[in-house]
Amino acid sequence: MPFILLLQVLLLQALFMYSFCYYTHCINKIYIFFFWVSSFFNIRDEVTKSLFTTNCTYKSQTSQMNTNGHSVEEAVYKYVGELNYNDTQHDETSDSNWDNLSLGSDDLQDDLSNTNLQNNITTPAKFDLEDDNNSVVKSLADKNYRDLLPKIISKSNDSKIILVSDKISAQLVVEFNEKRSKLIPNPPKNSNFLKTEQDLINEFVLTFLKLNNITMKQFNSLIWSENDKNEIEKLVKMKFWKSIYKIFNYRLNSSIYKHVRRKYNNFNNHWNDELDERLFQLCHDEKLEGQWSKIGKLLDKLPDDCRDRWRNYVKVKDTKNSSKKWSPNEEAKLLRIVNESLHKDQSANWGHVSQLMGGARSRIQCRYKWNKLHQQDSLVRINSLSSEKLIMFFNKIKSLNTDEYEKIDWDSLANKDLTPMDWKLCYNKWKRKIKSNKEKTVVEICDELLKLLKHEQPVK
DNA sequence: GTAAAAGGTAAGGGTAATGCACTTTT
DNA sequence: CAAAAGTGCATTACCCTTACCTTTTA
Repeated sequence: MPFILLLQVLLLQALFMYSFCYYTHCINKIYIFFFWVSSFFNIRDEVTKSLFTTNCTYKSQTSQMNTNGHSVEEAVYKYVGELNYNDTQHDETSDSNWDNLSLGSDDLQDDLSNTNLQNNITTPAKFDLEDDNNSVVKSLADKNYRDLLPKIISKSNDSKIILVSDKISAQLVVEFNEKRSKLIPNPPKNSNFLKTEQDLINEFVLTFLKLNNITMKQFNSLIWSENDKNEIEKLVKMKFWKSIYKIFNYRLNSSIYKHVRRKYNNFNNHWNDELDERLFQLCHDEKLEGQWSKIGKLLDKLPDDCRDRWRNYVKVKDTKNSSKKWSPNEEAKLLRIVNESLHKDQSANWGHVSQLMGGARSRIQCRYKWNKLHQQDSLVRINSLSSEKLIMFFNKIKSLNTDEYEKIDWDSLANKDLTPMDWKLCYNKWKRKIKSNKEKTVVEICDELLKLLKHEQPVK
C-alpha cells in the first residue's frame, strides 16, 4: 500500500510541475494545490485530533472502543507517540506509517493492523521505554490509558484547546526540571533571569502550546485574561503556572509570574507623542490614579510600561528644566531634601524626592545626582591622600589576594579615613593609569601601581 | 467556617545598555 | 588635518522585589 501512495504523490507532484509550467496564470489552481499538499502533511494531526474527540465520549468501555477504525489502545499509543517534547530530532523514516495515511481511507484499517505499535512509539515518541521512573511509561505498561489521554477538549469551533492529563504534565515538569538543573546547577535567587533560564522558559512555553493545541497569541491573552471565558481555559492557565513554578522552584512564584507576563503579551510596545499625550491625560484623571492595569488597557500597553513611561518620562518632560544643568541651588536643595528624608526613615524615597524637587527632575536623575555629589566628596578625600598613604592603600588591597575586581570586599577595607565608596573610587581612579588593565588581575595592577608610586614623587 | 496558600496589582528600587559630547590616537 | 577610537557622563529601557490586597484551597 505505501508504494501506491508514494506513486500517487509522485504523480501529483509531476502534475503540479506541469500545471505550474503551463498554467501559471491559474493562480487559484495553484493555491488549491498548495492547500492540498499542506493538508497532506497535516494528516497526522488530523488523525490525532479525531482520536482526541473520540476520547471525550470514552466512558467505561475497555480498549476495544472503535472510532475511525482505531481502538482506544491505539489512540493512546498514537497520542503518546505524538507528544514528542524532547529535543531529539524527528525521525522521518519510522514515521512513514502515519505520514502516508489519509483520513478516512480504506487502507487505514489494514495499515494500522500491520503496524507494530510498540515499535512505533520508540520513534517519534521520545519516552525511554527502559526507564522505569518515567510515570508515563508506567501508565502505558499498566494500561492506565485514562491517566494519559487529555480529559477535556474545548468544544468551541474557533479554539480546540486541549487540557493535557495530570500525568503527562507532571512528567513534562519532571523532565524540564532535570534539564533546568543540568543547565543551571547553581540557580540564582534574586537576580535577573539568566539567558539560559529565559531560553528554557521559552522552550517550555512552546511545548505547552503544542500539547494544549493553542497559538502563541491565544497563550498571551490566556495569561493576561482577567475573566476566564470558560472552565477549560482556566484549567489550562492554572496548569501552566503550576508547572512553570515547579520547574523554577528556587524563584518566588510571583517573580516568575511577573517575568513571564512581561515577556508574553499581545500589547503594543512602542511609544509616540500621541500616546504620551494620552497617557498624560489619563494620569491626570482622578478616577484612574494609580490604576495602571486600566490605563494599560486603554492604551494597549503593558501596565508596567505605562507606569515607567509616566514616572520616568512624561511626568518630567512636561517641565522645561529637565535637560538643563543642575544649578548650585538645585544641588543644595537636593542634598537638604535627601538628608531630611534619610534622617527620618533611613532611606530615601526617590519618587518622593523628585516630587519635593518640584517634579522638574525624575527620581532617577535625583538619585544619580545625589550619588554623584557623594562621589565628589569622596574624590576630595582621595585627592588629598599622600603617596605614603596610597602605598599602604594598594598594599592592603594586594594583601586581600583577590584576583577578580568583583570579589573585593570594600566594606572590610573601610577605616576611619576612608569609606568603602572612597576605596572603590580610589582604586578605579588609579587603575586607569595602567595600560590594558582590563586583562590584568587585581594583584598585578596593585604591583604596577606601587612601582609607579615609588618612582613618581611627589604624587599629584 | 477558617486559616493557609496562591493569584493578582501597584509601588518602590535598581542596573545594563545606550546616546552623546568630548578627547585622544592613528 | 581628518578619521577613527576611546572615555566619561547622563539618560533610557528594561527588569526585579516587596507589600498588600483578593480569591481559592485544604
